[in-house]
Amino acid sequence: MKAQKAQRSNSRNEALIEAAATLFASQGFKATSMRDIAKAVDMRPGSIYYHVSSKDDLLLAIYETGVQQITEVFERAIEPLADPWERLEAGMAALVRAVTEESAYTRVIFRVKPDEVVRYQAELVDLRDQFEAKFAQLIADLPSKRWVDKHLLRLLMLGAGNHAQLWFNSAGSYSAEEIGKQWSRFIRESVSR
Amino acid sequence: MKAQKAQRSNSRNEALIEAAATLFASQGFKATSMRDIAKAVDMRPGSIYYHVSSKDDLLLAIYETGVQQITEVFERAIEPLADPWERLEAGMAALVRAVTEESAYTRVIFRVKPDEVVRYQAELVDLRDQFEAKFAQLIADLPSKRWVDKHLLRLLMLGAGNHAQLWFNSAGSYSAEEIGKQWSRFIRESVSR
DNA sequence: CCATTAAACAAACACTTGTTTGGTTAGTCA
DNA sequence: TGACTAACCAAACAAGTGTTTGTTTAATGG
Repeated sequence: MKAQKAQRSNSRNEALIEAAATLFASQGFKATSMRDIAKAVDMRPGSIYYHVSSKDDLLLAIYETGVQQITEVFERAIEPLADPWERLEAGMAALVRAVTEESAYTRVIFRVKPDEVVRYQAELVDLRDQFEAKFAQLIADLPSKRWVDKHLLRLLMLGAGNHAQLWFNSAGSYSAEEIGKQWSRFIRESVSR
Repeated sequence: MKAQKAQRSNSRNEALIEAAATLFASQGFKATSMRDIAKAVDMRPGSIYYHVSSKDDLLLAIYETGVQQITEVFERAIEPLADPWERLEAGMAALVRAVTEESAYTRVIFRVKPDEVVRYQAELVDLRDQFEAKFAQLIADLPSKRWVDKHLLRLLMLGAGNHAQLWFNSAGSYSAEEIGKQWSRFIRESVSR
């Protein structure tokens, strides 16, 4: 049966990409060598190239599932809510989770900057933009006073979320939900119409 | 005269470190090789080691003057102002400037993360903290409602500023001052007591 | 049972990395 | 002038990089 062969192949293949994602997320792209990845899946370095055609392509694949995951997680978090401000709270919490703990794939997106892989820079930026468009919509839906620049508001919130990777400690004193709640409240009364 | 010798030496030495700072700021630390730096100052790679004892030490030196510069710039921006909210505006503007355009030295601090140089990780973190303490004081001085968590407020503003390096375009539609003003206003009415 | 093939391996390749070594040059100072 | 030395260079070093090559293993399907 083809399914069986494919399944065996897939399991190794997924383990490989998963390991790469974990390493990219925790050490960065340039600091992770193909030998590091090989060691993590108990393979010889050359064998990786049976599954994947280059280190750059490996990152691209990880980015793709990463964006898919964060988009799903994000939408699932805000979808059941109607009030724009509750949606912002939940969206920010989901963002912080994706940046810090959700999965290795989502974390890679915020850790590895597109300009680290010149060859796929445009593709990686496009993938990022896919998610950021969803985030922008969340901001756009906020009923705001006339003086509010939505573009700068988006960059404030997105930047803060992005930065969480440097200080967030999931065992620490704040949960992603608490952060989302406070951050939303910080701007609500000023911004809201 | 010793002064002349020292001066000649210093000018080359400063040009070297300046070039390294420029490259680190624009390409990152790992992506910049000693040969890149040598080429920028029209030297042979080995000659760099007459002036500096390792690539890591080079970064440490740049970090030190970077922190010194941003601290000065930051203090000079807020010092003449008395009102805490005006100080926040000016401080945020100074932060955005330091992250994006002030000097190569200040930009390196926000571009190169301490964990990229394991050997000096602790030192680099300490240097960062020197500035972040000043920033924390700015936030601490804000008269705020009782529910406001100053720690999370600091991380919101600092993270947003940090992130500006990815999108800020000094020839673009926003000035650092406009950004500082809007971002402060976004939180003022909500947070202020 | 045997041809086929997915999946791995050992070994090397070509190149880049940070750094060291030993020698050269050109000013400085007594 | 001649010793001294700051400042550089050419060349190499050892280690690490992503990747390719030819070969082996082991499971599958006819």
